Amino acid sequence: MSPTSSSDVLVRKLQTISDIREADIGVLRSIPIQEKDYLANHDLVREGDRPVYSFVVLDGLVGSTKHTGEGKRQITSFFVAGDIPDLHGLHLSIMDCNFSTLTPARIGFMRHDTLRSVCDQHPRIAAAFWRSTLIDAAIYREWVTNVGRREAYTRMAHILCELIFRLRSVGRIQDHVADIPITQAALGDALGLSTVHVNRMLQELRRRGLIATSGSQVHALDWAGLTHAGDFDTTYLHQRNPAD
Amino acid sequence: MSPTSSSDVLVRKLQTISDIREADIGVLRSIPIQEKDYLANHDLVREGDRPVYSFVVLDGLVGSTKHTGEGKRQITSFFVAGDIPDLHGLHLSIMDCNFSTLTPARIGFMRHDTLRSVCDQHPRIAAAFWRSTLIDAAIYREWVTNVGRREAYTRMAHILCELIFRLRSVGRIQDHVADIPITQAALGDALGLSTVHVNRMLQELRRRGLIATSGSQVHALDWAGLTHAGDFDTTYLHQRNPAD
DNA sequence: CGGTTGTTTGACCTAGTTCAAAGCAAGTGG
DNA sequence: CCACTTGCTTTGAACTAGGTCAAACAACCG
Repeated sequence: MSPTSSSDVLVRKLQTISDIREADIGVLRSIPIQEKDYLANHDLVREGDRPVYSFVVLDGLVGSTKHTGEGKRQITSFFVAGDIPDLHGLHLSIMDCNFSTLTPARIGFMRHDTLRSVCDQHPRIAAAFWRSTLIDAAIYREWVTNVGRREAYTRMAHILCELIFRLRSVGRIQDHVADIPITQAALGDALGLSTVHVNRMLQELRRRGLIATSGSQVHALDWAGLTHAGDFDTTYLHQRNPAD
Repeated sequence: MSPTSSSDVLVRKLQTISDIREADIGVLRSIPIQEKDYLANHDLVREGDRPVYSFVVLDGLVGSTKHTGEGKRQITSFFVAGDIPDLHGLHLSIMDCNFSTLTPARIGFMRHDTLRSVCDQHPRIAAAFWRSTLIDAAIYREWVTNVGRREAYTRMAHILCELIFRLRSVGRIQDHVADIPITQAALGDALGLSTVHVNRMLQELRRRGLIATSGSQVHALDWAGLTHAGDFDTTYLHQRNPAD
């Protein structure tokens, strides 16, 4: 709610991925962040836009999405609290994808010119931001692999592992119970699967005792089993202190 | 062959994507580049490595690849002359993917510490390098979409468009005839398809008069038709001067 | 209570896989 | 200059993972 709390989210995230110092934290806190709330399925940025803001996810789930000529949607990555999905807009003026809320979300906007001058004057922060975009790229690579070469069941397990792991690493969930109010249709768009098949794969994961769901709660009952089923290895997320 | 020529490749590429100046070019030329030749299917860097060099592709085709637990391979992106596939290694110490030659290739190695000090002292070059990694990320996004939501025929056409377009934009091909000595198995690994189906989709493209092949030569007979068939839009490649 | 959005089910279908064998081109050594 | 590998492409036939369609069900909400 207060300007401080949105900076906290940003700082906390950057600390999980890079080695920033006290002085840098002060600078980060001085970046003005304009907060706004959105419903699910709201386009924050569209393909072809030339935005002058980048945004940090403060709460909720955001996806980068693309649409094919036949009107099908692909979600190419998820973004959770602390992530700056369109940081690349700082150096790529024209957007090549959309960013949409997948759940109700709170977003914090930061002006490009502010971010640029912070980067110019604070090389360690610039490096942290660069690193953040590189981790995004690593996630895209993993998603190409997930969608291209894993079968539906494994693919589903993998994406759940990633979501749960990332939410936990920014302190958004305790244990292995996550609140992920995302529709099965959106999961399908992320996995390159039909809604019907997403539903069946979720049932299979429940049947095998790997997860339990109630409403939007997803409970990883057997984390080891789930990571195994999902062929999930955390290397590509490049956490500084891999939690577990 | 001479040290100058490998710098040329690098400089030329950076000029196609960013606005670097005369002074920067001099600096870039001063970066020592150690050249080496490889056969096809050679792993230049492996998952888990902590390399102290990044490399620029001087000739040939390189792919970033990942392997699933079931031993299937996914190529997550191609890299052509001028590209620096593992530039992200500068800020992500541990590799989350392999880089392998897909054709015979000439590679130029540059020390990380050299690159880091160049970045520290020349912010415009740092920005150009950052931008280069952001374009890589944009390509990964497109590939997620290609593999996740396009059918095999469209997918095949799309990847050919990307390859031909990128090769042309760095001056590697004239008109629409490209030399791409890549196997159909590798194409399958890039598209998430079986070799058999790759073969059939290529036949279909030939049958419809969009391409002709002889040996490793791919001739785009009908560029407009091919881009249409491949649902190909160049935005995601973020060229400074979109050629056509 | 009716409307809306999301999940679940069942039946049928097809795009793409798998397997196995047959061509084909290029290089090697005798 | 010819037999022999070796690696890649092409073909055919059978199969299956996952898609499509359509309807039922459940939950939420004003």
